[in-house]
Amino acid sequence: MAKGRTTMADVARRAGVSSATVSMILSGRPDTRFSQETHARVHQAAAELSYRPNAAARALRTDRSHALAFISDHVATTRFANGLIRGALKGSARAGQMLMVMETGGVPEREALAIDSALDRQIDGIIFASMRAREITLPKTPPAIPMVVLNGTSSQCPSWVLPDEEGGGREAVRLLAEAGVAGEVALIGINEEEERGLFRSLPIQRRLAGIRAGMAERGLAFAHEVSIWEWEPARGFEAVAALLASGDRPSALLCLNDRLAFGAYQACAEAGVRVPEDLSIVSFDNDELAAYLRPGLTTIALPHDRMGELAVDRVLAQSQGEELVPMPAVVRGSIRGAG
Amino acid sequence: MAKGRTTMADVARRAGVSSATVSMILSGRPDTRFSQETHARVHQAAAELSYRPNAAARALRTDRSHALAFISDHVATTRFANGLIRGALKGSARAGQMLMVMETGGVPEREALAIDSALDRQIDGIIFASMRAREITLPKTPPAIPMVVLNGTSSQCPSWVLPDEEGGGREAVRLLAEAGVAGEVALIGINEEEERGLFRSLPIQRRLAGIRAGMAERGLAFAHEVSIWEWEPARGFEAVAALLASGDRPSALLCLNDRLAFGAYQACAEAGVRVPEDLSIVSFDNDELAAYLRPGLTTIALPHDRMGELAVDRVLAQSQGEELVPMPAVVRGSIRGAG
DNA sequence: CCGTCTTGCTAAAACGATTTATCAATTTGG
DNA sequence: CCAAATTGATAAATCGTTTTAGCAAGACGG
Repeated sequence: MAKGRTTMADVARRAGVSSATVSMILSGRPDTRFSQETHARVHQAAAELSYRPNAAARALRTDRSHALAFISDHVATTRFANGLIRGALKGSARAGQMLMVMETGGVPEREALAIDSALDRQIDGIIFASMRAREITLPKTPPAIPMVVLNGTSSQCPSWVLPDEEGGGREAVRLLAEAGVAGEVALIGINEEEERGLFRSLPIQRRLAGIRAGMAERGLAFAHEVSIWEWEPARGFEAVAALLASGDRPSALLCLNDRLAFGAYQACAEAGVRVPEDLSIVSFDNDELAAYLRPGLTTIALPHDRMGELAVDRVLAQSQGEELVPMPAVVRGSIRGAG
Repeated sequence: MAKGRTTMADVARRAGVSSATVSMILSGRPDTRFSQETHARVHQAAAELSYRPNAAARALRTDRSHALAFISDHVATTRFANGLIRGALKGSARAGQMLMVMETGGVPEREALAIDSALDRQIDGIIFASMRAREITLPKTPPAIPMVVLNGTSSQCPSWVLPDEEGGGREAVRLLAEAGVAGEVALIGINEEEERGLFRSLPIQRRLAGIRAGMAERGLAFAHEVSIWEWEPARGFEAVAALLASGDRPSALLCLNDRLAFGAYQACAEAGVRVPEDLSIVSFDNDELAAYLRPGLTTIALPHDRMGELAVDRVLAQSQGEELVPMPAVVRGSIRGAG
């Protein structure tokens, strides 16, 4: 007793039963028949000794670890990572699971290594997360273990969790239309190759498809379509500055992400264009930025928390197929007449 | 062989030796004396069967798991979390350790629970991370396991990793002084109570101490000191807008974090004040924002990646005492004459 | 009164590694 | 030539659970 933790044998001794009895009672097996009194004695002994089971022994015996692996390409580079991780953390806490986080940098060898070391540890399931939604190529033969791809797709894994980009695209159009500013809209950030699926970013393709469908349903067309390859503030600034200087000013901007919108705000500030009086802006992602801008940026949010949670649920339930998570509109002050 | 993974016994059988031999050779024990030939046979057999040791069995026997617990109060709320996690991930990968991430919300019961479940799993060490630097109260008696407090302090744990806020404060003053704009500086965001240590945020106290020391060493004094409780863009905007309207305009702003500086940029834009021609700005944190602003914001960076890495190193080395990680200046365009 | 059921519990064999004690064959030393 | 040391390896115990097979005692049925 002086040395080491209290073990199940200690509990058994104190309760005056065998350790098999302790094991069965504490793990709450359904079809056993111990007396009420034995139940009570065991529970009391365990409590008195503040017994905690040894996870390694249990994992060795049962081949399950009550832990999930969260393997991602980049925790670092994107500000979205913690949404996904936070959601996964919440989901796994609720399911009584631990989360082992690994990062691969997207390098195939490291991905294989991560999966191997997950398997070494009798992991109960793997969440393979991509920080930038993309088609994921899993290493060699997928192991015989529940798996889900989070924020990406993969032909080797039958279960995906993705944002409902198409719905989100429609939603953005709806916001503009209902505010009555859909007449003169500039679409900022399209990319020909992307749209045709050449770069296999399925989500972005769907986002655009939703936007175009929404416009078409309302019989609307864009006044401008500005192509931008790199969705960063500086590019958004340049594009919108040029647009505002052109004389043919739009009454609304539909930016394909918040960073472009941020650049647009800067261009407006320098050109003396007021948001939303002169120009309404809506975009996508609900980046942390969006709340800081003046006026607050109305944006269609990426539901990363929810996605992380669902990934855990699905990997534990071994669900198959694609799960689309709705992208809620976060209405702030950047659309005239709304918010 | 058809059922389950290949085990050490399989390797032993194929190499024609005992499993004790396999264990000792594969784990590279130093003082054993097996023939070269046996070494080769064992390694070859292991490779041919692509043997991987069962982590649970090993943990059960050795009481070590080759895994660290990263227990934090909030992964969510702050954008700094992934810097710390990323660093810890990098450090643990290098040390051949896994990282189990847990989140407690700062709730004492959940903190205790997290520590308990870490101990259940024969964790090799605990990194207790605070997302907002603060004094951490660890649950009850600290367990007999290596521990380090990351981005916080604790009287119950002898090892801390903190940013060198005092050096950072000095550095900010140096940048302004060398640009020759230190004469008319407004300090944005002080807080009386904080500075006197009433809210036990040691780092912020030190940041201010460094700033004041830097000014004093140069025989300088602030032209304005604006007190702000909540360091958010909206508050920075209000404060700086008022300052610019006052007629007694400073030539430089020393903002206590990037979000305040962001608010300051907005106030400048509305007041027609140009950065850095009319007003130089420097701040702290190197938030993602800082790179997006026009001109880029010069800021003293919080070295979260490095801190996360060091935390791992220290917990494995069982180092004691306080480690101060330098805060590097990231020079962009917001100070006149520099960058 | 004897066989069969049910009740309440336990003995002992896994799980797959590590580690201690030991052993048989050589080599070495005196 | 014999005792002691060295070399190269192994048998078996151990870590702390879970789980299968089964045991003893009383209840029940006919």
